[in-house]
Amino acid sequence: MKIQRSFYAQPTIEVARQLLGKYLVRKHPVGTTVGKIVETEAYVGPHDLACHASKGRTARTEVMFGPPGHAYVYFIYGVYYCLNIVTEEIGHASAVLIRALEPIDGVELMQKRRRVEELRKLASGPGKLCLAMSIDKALNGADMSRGSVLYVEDRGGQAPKIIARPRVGVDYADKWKDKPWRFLIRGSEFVSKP
DNA sequence: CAAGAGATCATCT
DNA sequence: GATGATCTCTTGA
Repeated sequence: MKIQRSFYAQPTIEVARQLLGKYLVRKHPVGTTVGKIVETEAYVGPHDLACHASKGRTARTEVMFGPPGHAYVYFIYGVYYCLNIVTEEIGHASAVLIRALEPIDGVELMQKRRRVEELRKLASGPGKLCLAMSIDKALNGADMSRGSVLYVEDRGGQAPKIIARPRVGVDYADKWKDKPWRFLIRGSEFVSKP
């Protein structure tokens, strides 16, 4: 079943942890791709210097200030897109970065888009998974709790064992850079880095 | 295997 | 004018 808005309205760290083991579904005219979420990162608000919202409310960060459950997609390094899901109440600018997926459905399509065969390398990173699932700026602001082109599904199963690590690529964030807000499913070989 | 460079542009100063 | 919530390729041990 599709995850709804009340789930995303929870505290950001809680959402980041609970998204592990859920399934990201991307419907596209060319075909549907599905991946199990195995790695996330929490960006908890404007006071968190690693969070884009710490730069203030701008055209780029606008979506994060809106209602939970919407997609915040941004372009980085002139090359890649990254997918986040907005969390907490309206006005609280926070989000969870989806960092890695275990390919489940539409694997051939992902391989074609990525031009890579090896499953472990298909979506093991925020930029890679956006390529694999054809996620770009057109999906920025999309409501993932209602829409049908991009959403997260709960397919049951056992709660995964979770490991927490410092976030990646945020060395500039002063005392916030060491916060253990990157979450991985223990033992998964599909994470971006062990 | 590890380390380093380059790609390439929207966003902010 | 500088830089980034990344990735791939090349080089060298």
